Amino acid sequence: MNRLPLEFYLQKTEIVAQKLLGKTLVFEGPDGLVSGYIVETEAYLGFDDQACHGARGMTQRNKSMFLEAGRVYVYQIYGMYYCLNLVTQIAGIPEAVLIRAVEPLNGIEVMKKNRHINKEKNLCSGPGKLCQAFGITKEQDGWFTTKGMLYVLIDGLQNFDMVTTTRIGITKDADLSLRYYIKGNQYISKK
DNA sequence: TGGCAGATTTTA
DNA sequence: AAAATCTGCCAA
Repeated sequence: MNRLPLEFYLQKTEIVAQKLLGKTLVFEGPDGLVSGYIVETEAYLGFDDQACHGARGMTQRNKSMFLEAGRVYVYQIYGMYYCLNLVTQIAGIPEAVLIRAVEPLNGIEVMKKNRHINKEKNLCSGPGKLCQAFGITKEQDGWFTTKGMLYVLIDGLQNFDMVTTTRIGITKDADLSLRYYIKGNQYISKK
């Protein structure tokens, strides 16, 4: 069970977002271990990307984005949900990969309980959904993925095709193609 | 199956 | 006022 090493997250952020597809996201939470294969990601590219939270400088909310690669950036959105990002690049450069969807693997009963639903395809098919299913909140903001209880394993799905599209739910720099997902996968958020 | 309104709260 | 979202409701 090998974790992705620090060097993985220091690659170009678009490359990190692409290479995270298929890898296994794991959270050893209070209700036990939950995990799943990452099937959809988006890249957010620092000061020049107007959709990136860090583009206009550091704030209380986005400060974890400015930490070094391999950290976790969790923020609350629309007052109700949380979104999970993995920070890339050296400290001071606010780039990260948003984890948008996961194919459930372990802890499916915990996910169903957290989400109050039974349909497996609807458990983690969106950034807010997967945080709710995994039990990820602001408490995990700033955590290391290279150590600790929230991490990504090298192991996972292989031999799939990737699709690239524009990002979801943004208005600024909406024309950039920085969303990536596994072709044909049934657990992504949107076609 | 797809589009739309409403929930809800932090942030700038 | 807007936001890196989700759900339920409605129509076709």
